[in-house]
Order: sequence, then structure tokens, then C-alpha cells
Amino acid sequence: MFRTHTCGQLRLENKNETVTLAGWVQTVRKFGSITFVDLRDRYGITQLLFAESLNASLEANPLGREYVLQVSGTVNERSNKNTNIPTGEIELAVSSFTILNKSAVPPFTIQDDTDGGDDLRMKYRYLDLRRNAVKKNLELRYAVGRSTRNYLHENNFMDIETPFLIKSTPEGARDFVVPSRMNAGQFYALPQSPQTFKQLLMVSGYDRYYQIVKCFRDEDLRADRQPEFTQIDCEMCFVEQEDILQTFEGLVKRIFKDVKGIEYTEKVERMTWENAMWTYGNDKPDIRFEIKLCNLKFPSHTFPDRKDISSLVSGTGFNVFDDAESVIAIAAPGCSEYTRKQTDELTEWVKRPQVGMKGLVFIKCNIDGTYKSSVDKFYNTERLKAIADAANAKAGDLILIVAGPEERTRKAASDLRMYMGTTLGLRKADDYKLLWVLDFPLFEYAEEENRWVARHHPFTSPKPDDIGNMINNNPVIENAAEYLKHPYANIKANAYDMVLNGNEIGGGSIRIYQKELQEKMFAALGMDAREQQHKFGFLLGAFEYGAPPHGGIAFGFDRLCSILGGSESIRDFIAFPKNNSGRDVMIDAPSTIDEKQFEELQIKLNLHS
RNA sequence: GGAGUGGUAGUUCAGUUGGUUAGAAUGCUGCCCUGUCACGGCAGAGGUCGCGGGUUCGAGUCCCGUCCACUCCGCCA
Repeated sequence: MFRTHTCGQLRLENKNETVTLAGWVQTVRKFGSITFVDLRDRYGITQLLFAESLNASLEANPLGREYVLQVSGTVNERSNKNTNIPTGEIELAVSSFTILNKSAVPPFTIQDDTDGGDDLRMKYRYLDLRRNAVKKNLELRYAVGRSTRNYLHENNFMDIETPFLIKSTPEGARDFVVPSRMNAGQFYALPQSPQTFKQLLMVSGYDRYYQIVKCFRDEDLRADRQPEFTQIDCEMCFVEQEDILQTFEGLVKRIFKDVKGIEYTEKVERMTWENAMWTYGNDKPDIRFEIKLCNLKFPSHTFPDRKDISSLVSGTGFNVFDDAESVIAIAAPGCSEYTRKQTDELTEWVKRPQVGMKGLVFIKCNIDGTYKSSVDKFYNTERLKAIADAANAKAGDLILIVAGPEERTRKAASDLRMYMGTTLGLRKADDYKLLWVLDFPLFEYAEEENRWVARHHPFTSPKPDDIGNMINNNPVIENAAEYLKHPYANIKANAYDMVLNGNEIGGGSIRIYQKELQEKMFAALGMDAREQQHKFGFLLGAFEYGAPPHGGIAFGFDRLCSILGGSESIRDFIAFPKNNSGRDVMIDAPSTIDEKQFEELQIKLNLHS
């Protein structure tokens, strides 16, 4: 045995015991003839005392940061205790030591507050992982995983592995492909998710399946996206939407309890997709704060059931509003005293290319009940008051109004809402609000191809009421300009997303399990019978043999961990993440391969440029 | 595919209007120090200013190109 205890273990009650520790040198503090060394392992830090008797030995074998050390000695009570660390009441008076391995000087400090930048930390990830801050994140990830497995196991879910080398499918994200040597000229794809396999497991009667599993999507990355990421993937049969919502609210609540010690007792809110878009301009709204959108003007075909109040802003000669497809306001609480500088900053913010607004209109609802707006020329007090009332603004609030094309304006209003929420400190880190978003549209219109694409995926069932509508109508879009009038535009999906503090943490649907409906769906997505057989013959075949009603959900494991860990970036919660360009800068992947490998695969490169 | 920001010592950064020898902190090395725990003190080493080209008497600084990183848009069923 290299050690009798860990570096986080010894306490005052171990006083006078003879022990052996092994670990890494965190710091060396030399005081002439005595030397203090902090020894670190996964469990903590223990201070070592090298007394005068070891001086010569230390000079012969000097210690540096990150040297691997084995030390034996006696546990002493410290004369000066350190209350900042759990082992701070004791120290190990070293009687003998062995340098198990030396270390080069690390390129950055291995501390909670490292001086290393992201790039460097990624390149030396094995050093970064020694840091307490990163270790805590991986521990949290492990805890989330354990909690998940415990809950699902207790609820009769069965962990079943599914293959990674599968078949490329047309819909959805770009596949990572893997050439097959034994089947020259043919390719596997890595799964974007185990979707079809888990459905087949339902057909096989494994009525509750789960897996914490890697998924692969070859798309451009973001701070919160990785080319390979992990999902908590689940499927159940003989269930309706309500059963799934209940089961997986339970899972998330359990994770809160196990990992964060939070009893989430309140009811999980629910909202239709239409209502989310109307009220928050976003299909994953952060409902921790009250600010809501006021739809002063909107296209009637987008929200056919909503009341038109555009007369409040139209017809005063203010062209920006008169000509806009949509005009949306939010009331920022307590901001009526904003200075010119502050409002200018907000204007600049919405004019950035990412937001893309031409400008921002302000109405200050002064404490004294008067109004002051940047468009006083066009709007009298009466109108301003009417707008303020519609926006639910109180005295002391600042109304921000954006105008322009519907989609962009709605997104800008939502972005602005989130920005103000953050700026005003309304998005509190320790506040968690769960939300189900329901009744998504089943289809989206793909302009380039003039056809429907599945918003969720092609296995999602329409709402029961919409099945007839789907079966009995021709999916072909005759008039591209009026695709919104096509019966398919209004079909709702039996799908649901779970949203936590403005993040989509999971999503799923009740699946199609009837062969005919599945064929209709594929046809709606532009697949003829031949292509359907080629791509999904196995699934259609399975549906001929007693497929049960089923549905499921998948949670983004990395993102869930990052939210629970209070971080923006999922990279902090992945042991070996990839950078923005999908590179692993530590092992330098992807890389070229040997000519021999190309020959075996019978593949030739044909690089552009 | 598009937009923006950045790249200067091992590391994190500063660097004025284009002007003498490019700085700070930290880390590193050496010496001193018996109670530190962000130890302290003294001394020292350490630079292809991402790369290429241009403007200029003179470029870390201005211009063009390029590479890399990050953030966002498109994309991510």
C-alpha cells in the first residue's frame, strides 16, 4: 500500500498516529531549516512539516510543484491552526519521504483561481482536472448521474445499451459518418440519439427503457454545444403525455433533492407553445421574472386567436410602427429614471447584428404619473397611457418597444426581456423554476425545399384531434407564399419540452406507432415509398408486429449539470471537451490518417481548395 | 456560410498621437528566513509583440491578407 490515509482524511482525533500519505505537491513554503509542504490528492490537502532533521535530505532532493510524493510520519496538532481547510488542525510531521515522480513546472497554477486561460487549460486538461473547481463539477455530474439511475431503477426503468455504429438518416442534424472497411464504399453513422432503437425496444416489450448515452451531431458549435454530448434517454410504453410529464417531473425533482438538497414542492408550470411565443417570444422562457411581452401589433395569421390592439400605435404618422409587421413592448420595472446614456446603450444593444433591430422606442412612466417618450411628437399622453396600460407598466417603469418583421422582432423582444432580467438581477442563481412547454407545431416550413420538416422529429405523433387532419389532407404545398394556410401548418404535436430557468433541459413526444400514420408522416416530409423503405424499412416493419402506444423524453445531461452547477458552459462539466471548432486540442483530434488506412477503406481524399 | 472581439514574458494582462532600452503582476531560478498556509525579504533570468505583406525616416501601435481562439447569427429533427 502506498498510503494509509488520504490527504483529506486526517483530523485531530488521529493525533500521534503514524501514517503514510501519497499525493501531489501543491505548494512548498520554506523557512530556513523547516519546510511546509501542502500535499494534495482527490480528497483534500494535508500540510506536511519537514523539520530540521530532514533539511539535508530535502536539499539533496528538492521538491517542486506537482511532484508526486509518498510521506510517512506522525500526525501532530498544529500550533497555528488553519480554519480554512478540514485538515487544518493537524499536520504530518514527516519522518521519511520518497519522490515517486518529478514534475515539470506546470504551464498554469493548479489552484481554484488558476491563472491559465481556457485554451491552455484545454491543452493540459489532465492538469486542469487536478483543480478543485473542475473536480467539483465532475463530482456534481457523477451525482446527477447516480440520482438519475437510482430514480429510474426504482421506477422499473431498465438500462439497455444501443449501438453507436448505425445508419445515416436524412432528417435532422448532420451525421458523423464512419467508413466500413468490410463493406467498402459504405458508411455507418454515429447516432444523433438512440431514437429508433428505443422505439424498437418498446415494440419488443421493454416497457421502460433508459440510458445515459452519448449522442453525436456534426453541426457548428456554441459555448453550450459539443459535437458529442450526453443525454438521459428514456422511453415508456402504454403511456399518455400526462404519464410522461409526471414521471419526469419526478426525476428532475429527485435530482434537485439528491444533488442540491432542494425540495421542489411547487407544481411544475405548464404552458402551450403558442402562449410561450405570445407572452415571452421564446419557446423556452425563463419564468423566474414577471416581465411579459405586450403585443401591440402582430400578423393575424401567426396568432389568429389573439385580440388586435394595433390601433394603439397605428395611424399617428409614426412610420416605424405603421410600416412594421410587429410592434412589441416590455415594461422594465423601476427603470423610468434611466439616463440618456443608459437608454442609448440599450439602443446600441438591440442594434447589434445578432439582435438586428433598427432602433428602440422608450416610454418613461414617471413616478409622478406623467409620461415621457422618445416619440412624443407622434403620441399624446392619452395614447402613451393606453400603451402603458396595455404593457402593464406602472409608475416608475420604463417601456421598451421594438418594431419590425415578426420573427426577428419577437426574438429581439425576448432577448431584450432576458437582457433586462439579467441586468436588473431578476434571474437569481439559486432560484429554480421548471416549466413544461406543450403543444408544439408538428411541422415547420422549409423554404428552400418548399416542403414540411418535422419540428421535433419524424416519429412524433400529432395531437389525437389532428390525426384525421393529417391523414386526410395532401401535404404538398401548392402555394409557397401561403403555406401558413395549409392545413398542416396548424397541426399540433404531442410533444413537450422541459424548461429550467430559460434553458431547454429536455424534450420528447408521444410517438407514432401505427404504420399508416408513420408512412403519412414520412410522405409529408417528402419521402416516397421507396425511400421510406430504404431509410426506415426496419421501423415500418416493426410497426406491423404489434407496436404498443409509446412515448419518451431525453434530457441534455451536460446542460442539466451545468445549470445545477451554476455555470454557463457545459465544457466545465465534461472531463475532456472539444473546442469551438470541434477539436480536442489535448490529443489534437481530428487528425490525418495513414495512407494505409485510406487503402484499406478504399477511400481517396478530394479536398476543396 | 456570415458578423464581432481578441492574439505582447511560462501565465494573466497594460502599452498614450507611430518615436530612445516593450512594462506590471504572478510563476520560475538563486540567496536569506523555525510556524507558514496567497508566507516574507533581496537579487536574477525570461519577448520572433500569432504569421505574411504594405505605408513610413521609424510600426507592438496604421493598412491589407492569413491563421488560431472566443462570442453570436445561420445551423443544431
